[in-house]
Amino acid sequence: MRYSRQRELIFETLKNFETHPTAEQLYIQVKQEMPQISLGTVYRNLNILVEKGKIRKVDSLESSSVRYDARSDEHSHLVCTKCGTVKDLDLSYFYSVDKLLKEKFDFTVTEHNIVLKGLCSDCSLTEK
Amino acid sequence: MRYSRQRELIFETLKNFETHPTAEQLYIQVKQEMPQISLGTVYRNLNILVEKGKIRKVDSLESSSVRYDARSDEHSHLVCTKCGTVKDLDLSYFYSVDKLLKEKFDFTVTEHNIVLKGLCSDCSLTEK
DNA sequence: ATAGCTGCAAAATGTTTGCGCGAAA
DNA sequence: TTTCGCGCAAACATTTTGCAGCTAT
Repeated sequence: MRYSRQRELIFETLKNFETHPTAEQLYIQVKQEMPQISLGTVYRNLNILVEKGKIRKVDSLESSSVRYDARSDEHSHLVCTKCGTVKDLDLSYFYSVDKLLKEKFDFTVTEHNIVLKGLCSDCSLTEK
Repeated sequence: MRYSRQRELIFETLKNFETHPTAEQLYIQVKQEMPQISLGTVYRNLNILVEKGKIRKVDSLESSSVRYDARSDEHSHLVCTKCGTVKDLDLSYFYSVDKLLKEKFDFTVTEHNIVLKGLCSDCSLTEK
């Protein structure tokens, strides 16, 4: 990867954000410093930075589309990165964390969006 | 809300999915039973079902766009539903859960995508 | 010199919406 | 009969990509 003024500016600008901006928001900000920059360049560089592990996308299932679930009660998901299987996981596993957050930060959790990825038991067998 | 054959079929079809399909995947499946149905109807009804709490969207930050984060190490987020503040949360809080999943299901967690929503300490003061 | 990166614009993808017709209450 | 939901197509929003020229190495 070669140096580019645009990429550096995008990275620095993102670092200075308090929130987690969208590509568009970042573009608007970056444009103040470098008016001729294009939105395509912002997207291209964000993708490169994610690939190189310098930044991350904030979302759970890396999917361009929204996915739906007929289970209407709150629950979380276990995704196997090898076979792709998605298993439901009861929220009760996280209640101890909720309690800790209440005690420590006085933060009252009302909603969980949790996706844990890793290797399921079947796949860890065939791994070796 | 009035009854509709389309909505019922969409809901039933979603329930029969093992995975968490996209609107498009659902559309393809539903079309087998009801060839004249339109993709717009599928989207419309999924939105209605989410509103009514019959189904859920599987994702963390409800945003049409991807959001980026310059912190490249893994961490999770606490979002206050009242003031909108997003705080970073260290992953160490979840290690006990990881351990439990290993013991119970032999699932090895390698990646966490966690967003907890609720009320932050500042907002719970002004709540009363 | 030569990859790689840029700006631009077009295309691709995912989702929503206005309209006029048909179906549920 | 009066709404509400439908199918269709167009609009919209987000993201990717082909191209021709520029830039870091």
